[in-house]
Amino acid sequence: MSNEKKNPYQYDPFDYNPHEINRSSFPFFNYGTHSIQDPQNLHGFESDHPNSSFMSFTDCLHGSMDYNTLSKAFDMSCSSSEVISPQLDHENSKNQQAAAAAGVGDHSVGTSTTENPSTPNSSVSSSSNEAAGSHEHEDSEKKKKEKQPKVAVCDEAAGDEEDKSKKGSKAKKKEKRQREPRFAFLTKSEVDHLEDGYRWRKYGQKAVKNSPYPRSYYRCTTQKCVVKKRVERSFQDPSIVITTYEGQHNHQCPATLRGNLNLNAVGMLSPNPLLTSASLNGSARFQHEFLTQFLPMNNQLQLQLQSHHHQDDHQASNSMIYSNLVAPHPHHHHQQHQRQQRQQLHVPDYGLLQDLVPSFGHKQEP
DNA sequence: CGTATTTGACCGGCGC
DNA sequence: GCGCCGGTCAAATACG
Ligand SMILES: [Zn+2]
Repeated sequence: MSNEKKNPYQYDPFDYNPHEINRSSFPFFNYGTHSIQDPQNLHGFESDHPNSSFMSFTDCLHGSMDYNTLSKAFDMSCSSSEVISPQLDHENSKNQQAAAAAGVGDHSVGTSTTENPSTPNSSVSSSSNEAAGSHEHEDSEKKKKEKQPKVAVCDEAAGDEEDKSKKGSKAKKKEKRQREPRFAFLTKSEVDHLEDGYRWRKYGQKAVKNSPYPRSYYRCTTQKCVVKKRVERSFQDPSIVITTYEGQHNHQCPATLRGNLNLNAVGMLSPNPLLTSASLNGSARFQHEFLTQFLPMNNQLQLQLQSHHHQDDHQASNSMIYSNLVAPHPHHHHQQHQRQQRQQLHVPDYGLLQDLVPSFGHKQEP
């Protein structure tokens, strides 16, 4: 029977159609072409961060999955603090699904298969914010402010530890755990679990509909950290691994810490993770930059894309960048030695791609 | 022995 | 109300 269809889930970003992309450009590019109303914004971004003119998968993770930062960095008119609309997605499930079926859609993400032989891996990532709960029961703006990412994190963390009776019991269930925006990364890699510097505990695995590959669910092992991630292999391109992150870490990246690199990052010194997160607010980008340079990365190329959907304006803005990723330590003792070479993908149109991370001579692995 | 993973059961949301 | 489904829990197991 057919398959793709009743899954208007926001997950469809993964339904991307390689073919489409292969063609020449990413679907969303076309789609969001006009959406990128601030091309200069991008430029600004670049110039603003000469050092780290890119944002990598790991960066996002480490630096902080700050949606604000992300959105800012990526695109968005972002001038406003409420860049990311809390929700999107399923509202037009139909549209999306149709689009997905067609192979196009704001959600569609593609991997550029343009990687040359020398390019071991390339990946794409996309982020989607979704509100959780019941779709749209809230209007667009309004509490988006309240649910500030950082705040949310703190709040969530605290709440989590506080009670959380079990599921289904009773009491305060009014607050369904809203799921935070998710950032998906498509990475071309043979190994599924990409090392990102954090420790993850696997808590589930489910078969993916229409796909022979299962989806694994991971949770950050750091206490109080509710960040989750799921990993699955693309059905269309087995060589591509889709990693979706949800939430922001309220602590420093362990890998970075143990790095011999001296980090005076604020967060690092903070004995209290919570505090860190709090302070993150202000120094988020600082950290971001910082981490960016110290991330242990092997040589996987990664492309990141972000797409925002405005309910009101179903216009999606997307940007992408790519960076190096870390290859996990395979069970095999010897993994192909990775050489640090920065790869550059060519993006049509707005070529938001930036070269990432100068090669890193030493890599530290957890 | 402590911890991470495996894996089927379970839950809540949603479509019909 | 029922069944499908994605997501999560947690007991059992594997690992070191
Ligand atoms: Zn964490």
